[in-house]
Amino acid sequence: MKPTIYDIAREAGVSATTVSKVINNKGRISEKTRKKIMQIMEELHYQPNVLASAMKGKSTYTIALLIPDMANPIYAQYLKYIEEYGQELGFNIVMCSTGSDPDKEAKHIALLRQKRVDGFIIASIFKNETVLKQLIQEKVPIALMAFERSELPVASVTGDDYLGGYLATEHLLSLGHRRIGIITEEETISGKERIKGYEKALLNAGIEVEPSLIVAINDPTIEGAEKHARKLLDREQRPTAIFGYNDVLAIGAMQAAKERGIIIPDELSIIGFDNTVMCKIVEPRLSSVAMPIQELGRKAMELLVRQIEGNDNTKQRISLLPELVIRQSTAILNEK
Amino acid sequence: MKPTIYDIAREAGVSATTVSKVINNKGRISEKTRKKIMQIMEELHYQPNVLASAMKGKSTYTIALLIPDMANPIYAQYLKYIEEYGQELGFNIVMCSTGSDPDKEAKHIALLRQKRVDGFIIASIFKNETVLKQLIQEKVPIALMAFERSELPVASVTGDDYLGGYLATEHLLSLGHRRIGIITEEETISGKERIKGYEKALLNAGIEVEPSLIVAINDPTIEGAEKHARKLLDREQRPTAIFGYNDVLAIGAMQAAKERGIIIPDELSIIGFDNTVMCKIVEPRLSSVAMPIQELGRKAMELLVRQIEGNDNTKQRISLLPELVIRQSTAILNEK
DNA sequence: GTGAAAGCGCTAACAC
DNA sequence: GTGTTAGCGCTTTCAC
Repeated sequence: MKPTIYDIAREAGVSATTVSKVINNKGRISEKTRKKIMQIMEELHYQPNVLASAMKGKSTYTIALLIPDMANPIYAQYLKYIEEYGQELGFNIVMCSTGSDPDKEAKHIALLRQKRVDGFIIASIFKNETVLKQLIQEKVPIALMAFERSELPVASVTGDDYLGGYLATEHLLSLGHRRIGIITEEETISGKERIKGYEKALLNAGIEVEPSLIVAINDPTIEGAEKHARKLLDREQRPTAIFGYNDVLAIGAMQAAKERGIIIPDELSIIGFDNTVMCKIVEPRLSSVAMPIQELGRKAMELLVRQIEGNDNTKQRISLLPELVIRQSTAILNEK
Repeated sequence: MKPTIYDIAREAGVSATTVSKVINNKGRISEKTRKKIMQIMEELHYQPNVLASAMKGKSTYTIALLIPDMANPIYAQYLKYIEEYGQELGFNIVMCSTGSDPDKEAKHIALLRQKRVDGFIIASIFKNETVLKQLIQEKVPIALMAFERSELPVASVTGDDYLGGYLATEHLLSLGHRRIGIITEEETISGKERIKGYEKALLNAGIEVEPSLIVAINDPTIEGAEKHARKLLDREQRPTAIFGYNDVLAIGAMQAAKERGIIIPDELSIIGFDNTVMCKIVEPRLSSVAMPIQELGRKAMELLVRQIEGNDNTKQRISLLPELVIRQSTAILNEK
């Protein structure tokens, strides 16, 4: 069996308390006993049982990350950076896909709370308002990542979606585009923000917003986007540029265009969002709006850990600014 | 505070023991008390504390997944399917990137064992032989996924890499290619197997293996592959086809070829491995060897859970067969 | 059918 | 400086 704190105590000829104190650097211990205990712990390969100490109200050093769907590489990236930083800080990450389903959200949260995770990072979307409110009320550490709830007192780090939408649109406008389609994902806060940015940019350029150019889809896959992009492209007056809510959707639009024999960027400019690896491997390479993902992940962890450690109870809402990454999929409008 | 088993017991006018029995469906309980207890648990939103029951030797219903690096989409997929199936089975997944670093591997394992995870799924690579052996010796539930250790008694599910390498090479041979380069990842079991399959296919076709056409890289990124592919392509007698150890490396080779103005597939055929989403978005679309990832993930979970539940102590080694997915990146050799 | 008591491995008062 | 004691929330004999 694994040695317990008592085994160490017995070997060292002291009490369990003393050993505990050494482990946690608490109280006064003579250098001599401390050394001895340390040494014995080494010898016996003693590993404190995290469960037991968690039962005494200590941290489990485990946090949960809730994401909608691992299939989108952006979430894999979130996870990557969060886990990376978590390692530095000594936290493990338990990963949960919710499929954007409020019931699954609730189930996961309930289960993970039973397991006494220290807190939750919720990425991109969370539908179950009731559960979220309750979490906040019970002061469970939470950090929202890549979305926020302006009417709820909860820490969040977001990329500035409004600005992102604005920048992407402004870029297309500067290339001479006037009819700009946008394929977004239904029911996402960030989608709405990006649309607002898009609209504002059009407005600033003196262009009226044409609602039919805004397509919201509920199946945020390449195929889903392809299907809807086709409709946009088959319109009589087809858009000369398409702004995708994320790279996946933008690439779906690319596929649809290629299928129709429409040349990118000559006949159609396309811009994505998130600047995932995929941008660099499609042809032409996809222009995109880059959010500082790594920073986003680190800040989310930071906000969460601050709450867990309870040093500082001021919650923050951090907004990180996106940057435009121009590649080959956007070009000056070629009037026929 | 959250209600404990005692709160329920008090409300129901019974002892904690009885409540525990109801929760775990053990012993004899009258239908009447059972009903009553159930109802009260509902009312109080009682959630048993998993930590406490884990301390009594029960399962934590948490397993760890160790992968080398989240940046490769194939690992995101592993995670996706494992987590999906884990949800069905009631397990949470804690995700750990090891960066293929033996020290990190050891640290993670130690930490997670302190946290009493029920078992480990180790994907693709594990360098720390000592730790692995110890785990096996201590009968910690483990399932290897996408690699195996023929000399160790440990459950594993793999795609048949030898066959995969064989099929890919055979495909290229059938297209008339004779000088086939291969870019593989250093120090991976599956890499070695794929090379064996490659060599066997060449042998069967009566072609001598040319060692300089086999490039093993230690930086398994697009950029890393690009760099090494350039060398292959700059040879006097350059290969007419390249087989990538995985899609990432194959795409790196594609990039290098494009950079050199080499037309794929007319002047160079390329085939990848894993059949990730990326295959469908590069141009030309990448032929690849598809492993049944979802099945791989599910089987790994199955093997692990079987050990955890201890019903069946026979360990298995399962090999799933790959399939060739032919797309546009491979074509008949065009003799100049 | 049900409950009392002990204990999983640890920590936190509070003595000494 | 160090030890005694109690208890976190649960499960498990074993007795009734």
